[in-house]
Amino acid sequence: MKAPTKAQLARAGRRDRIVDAAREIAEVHGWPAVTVRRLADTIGFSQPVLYGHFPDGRDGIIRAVALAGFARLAELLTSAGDLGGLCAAYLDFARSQPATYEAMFSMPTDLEFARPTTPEPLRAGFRPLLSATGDETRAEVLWSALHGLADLSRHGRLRPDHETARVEMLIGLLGRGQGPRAPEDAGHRARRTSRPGRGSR
Amino acid sequence: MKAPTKAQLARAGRRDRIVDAAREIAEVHGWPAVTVRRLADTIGFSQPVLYGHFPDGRDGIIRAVALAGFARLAELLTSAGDLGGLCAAYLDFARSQPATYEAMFSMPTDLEFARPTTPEPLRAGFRPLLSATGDETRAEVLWSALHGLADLSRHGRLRPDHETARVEMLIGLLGRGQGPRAPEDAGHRARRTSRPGRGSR
DNA sequence: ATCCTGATCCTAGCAGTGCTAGATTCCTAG
DNA sequence: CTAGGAATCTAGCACTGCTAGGATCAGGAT
Repeated sequence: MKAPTKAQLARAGRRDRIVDAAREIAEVHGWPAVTVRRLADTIGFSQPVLYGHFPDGRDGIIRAVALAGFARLAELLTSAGDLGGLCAAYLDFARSQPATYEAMFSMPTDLEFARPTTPEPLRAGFRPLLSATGDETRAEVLWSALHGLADLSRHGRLRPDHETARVEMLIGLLGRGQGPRAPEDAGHRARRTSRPGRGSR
Repeated sequence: MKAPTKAQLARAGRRDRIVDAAREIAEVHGWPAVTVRRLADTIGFSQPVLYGHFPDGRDGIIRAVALAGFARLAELLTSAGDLGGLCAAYLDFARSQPATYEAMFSMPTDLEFARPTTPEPLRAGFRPLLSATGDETRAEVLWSALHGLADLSRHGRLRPDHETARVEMLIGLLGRGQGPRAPEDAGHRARRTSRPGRGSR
């Protein structure tokens, strides 16, 4: 069982072709245009073949695109540098591959974070955010802001110019005090809601 | 043409019934369950009647739900009080009516902001954010963060506990310096990208 | 070389979708 | 009471995701 047989290789390659075709069609024509029949025609097989690769059907294919997107985003964020580079890389990813981003964040209800079952690419994607902010809550707020900027901008809800102004403001807000900076720096820091270190994401 | 005829009243009432039914079904069973046939059965008419009210069909109905949602959200935010109350009201709306929120922010690509054609409810919804932050860019960043928190939380991408910690951190970041707080307070504030006052949203 | 076995693939079809043309019914104005 | 017009329904199209069943092909054993 060491060497993968030729059939297995062909099968894996075909799986990749399905995912690639789905992503490309989605990026060009939108997700509603990604139908099982069209995918089947694209790869030159009939529809049931797709269900051999993805028992969950269309949803499974979308999820595969989303997972690949998380892996790619994790790469980009890991080698993005400081906070500014990280924000730029994130927003650039969302802007250049809107359909992939949509699959990752708007389409499937499963694919959850902060659970024992969270897939590794999702964990890897969050890690750079964590190391850029230090605190886990801080990282979640940063991520929320970035996602909000990307999502609202994608739907034309923010002034198209002023993009850089918004990002600079966000960096200015989060980049200053590199320390933990508790939720409120007023006085009463009685209960701490979580163990800060050793995030189990 | 002053007094609305009985037929016109019935027509308007039926339109509301369609929108309400769509929202209720969506909140209970999700948007995929909102089909034109089911809506027709719910209001006791055949499908073509729905197209008499919404020429754009299902998309038009979803858009109507979204628009009503924006109107409701604008009410809530207007009477929410300070920044903390505003954040709480926003997130509470998104959490208690997830399908409506989804229609408002994830489903229709039109319904744009910051355009001459932007409908009034959308403008009204943004106004409290503007008056709570003072600056327009600041308001957009706040809105992005709130939307990100709501959207990621809705998909289970944030730690379910720690919700209040995230909100408190956000308030702490944006609530401090009530002044304009330029994008970067370094040195070079050469060109200003917009007229600060009199936002035309 | 022949046969068998198991995997692989395709054809055909089901139930359900959004949407619409044409016939029909109902209400209202005269 | 009747003609005209608006409102409604029936029936159907083209499409969707998905699947059961038969055909086809590969590889190994005899």
